[in-house]
Amino acid sequence: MLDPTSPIPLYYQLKTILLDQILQGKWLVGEFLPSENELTKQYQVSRQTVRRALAELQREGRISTHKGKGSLVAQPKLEQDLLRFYSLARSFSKGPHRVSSRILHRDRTSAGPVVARHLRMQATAPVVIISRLRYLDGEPIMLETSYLPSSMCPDLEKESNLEALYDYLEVTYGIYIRRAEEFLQAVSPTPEEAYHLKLPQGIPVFLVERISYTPKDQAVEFRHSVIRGDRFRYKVELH
Amino acid sequence: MLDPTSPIPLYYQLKTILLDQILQGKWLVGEFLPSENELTKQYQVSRQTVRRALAELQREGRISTHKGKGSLVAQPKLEQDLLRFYSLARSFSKGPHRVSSRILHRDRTSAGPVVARHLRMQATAPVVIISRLRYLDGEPIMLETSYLPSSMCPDLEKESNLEALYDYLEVTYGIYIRRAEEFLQAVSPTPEEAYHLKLPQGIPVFLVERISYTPKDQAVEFRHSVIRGDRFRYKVELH
DNA sequence: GAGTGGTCTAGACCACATT
DNA sequence: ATGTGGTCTAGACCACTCG
Repeated sequence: MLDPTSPIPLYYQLKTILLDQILQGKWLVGEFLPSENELTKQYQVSRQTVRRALAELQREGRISTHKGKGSLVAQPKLEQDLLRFYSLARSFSKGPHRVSSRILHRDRTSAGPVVARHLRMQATAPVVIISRLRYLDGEPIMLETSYLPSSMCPDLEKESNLEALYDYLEVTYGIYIRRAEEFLQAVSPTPEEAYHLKLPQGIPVFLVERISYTPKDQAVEFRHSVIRGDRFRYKVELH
Repeated sequence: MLDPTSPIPLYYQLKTILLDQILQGKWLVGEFLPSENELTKQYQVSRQTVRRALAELQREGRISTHKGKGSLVAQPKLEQDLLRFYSLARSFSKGPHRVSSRILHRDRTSAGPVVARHLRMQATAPVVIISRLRYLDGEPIMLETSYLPSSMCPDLEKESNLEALYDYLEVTYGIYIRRAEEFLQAVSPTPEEAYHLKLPQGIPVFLVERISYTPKDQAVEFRHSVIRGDRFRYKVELH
């Protein structure tokens, strides 16, 4: 329940509670949350406070509100993952794409200075490294290396089925990812990257670095991805 | 003043009025707006209504609010354009960057099939074309070409000071841009692009296509930008 | 007609900054 | 002490959706 004596505003407490419940699947995507009136009764706060909590969730894209109907859970954006890159060649083909991946490498070593800085941890602390080659319709398009603090996900390197890494983190370790930052560059691939992606000479690639955070803003994953630049494009919606 | 009989909410009317006054320089950057109490008296609305208007302006980065002091006009975000690209080399330098631009070309011609498709207009209808070379600290980093329907902004091609295009559209034509889509690719520059950006051989570039929309989802601008890929990076926040 | 979210008001208490 | 923005309440009316 809410704590009126806390220095944390009530609307923010409520927002956090609702978001946690959404992430834990109390209401699935497309299902309605309780109405504002019900929430005021349930949490014993005014309607404005409820509305402010809901407004923030809406602004962050977790719910959508509809006059006369109610508020419902929206499709999460983080799962777009691969989906943020759209195939240029196939952008107009109707059918769904066939996505697969192959693990190139799994290991557990010390973080090293670069990864440690991104994950805000000690350079000597252990991390799990997972390298994956991801395919779209059988064609290699993305070379991806993830680094996670071993302390947060012990024995992750022993798991072989990592198709849906974020789902696995949720189910196995109770790690939820609330937000992420991505940094894109346009660069020439290294010979190794060009080999794995079967890239002809002179084709540039996206270099995408992603850092994922928990609800408490703890860095969970540093991900380094290389994507073929000429055949795929990255879409961003600005509001 | 505000019109209580209008279907447009009071907070939105007030927000629009305040934004216009900011854009017209009634208060300069760093100057304080009237306090919330003064605004309630001046516009004869409740404090919550004033606060909602101010909250939207704050969320859009036009003002900043400070407890116990007041609300003041914020530094414009360089149209948010350049800001999405962060200099790698200078990312840790403290001082503000010096941004400038030079117009390479201005014209008014028919749209042609590609631009017409993006702007959802007739290929034979006229568009204004503006090519700009943009500099950061004196170094050319971005080559940008904008296409706008001439019907929406007549005589725009005759304007010479287009540093802040979006502000100019707002003040002169009353065109507000609510949202935009961007599509990124990583490609090799054309010889002309490499020349303007003074790019050494083999350096990839971002190709960014942006379509901007009004609140009524009418396409206002199609923009084609080329940015040096190795020295700048594009940041995306995922929620 | 009943329930929903959208807007608006009048008033209150708080933490913070300035005088 | 005064004024500022930040939070919160109780109540009201509206437009919309659905049965």
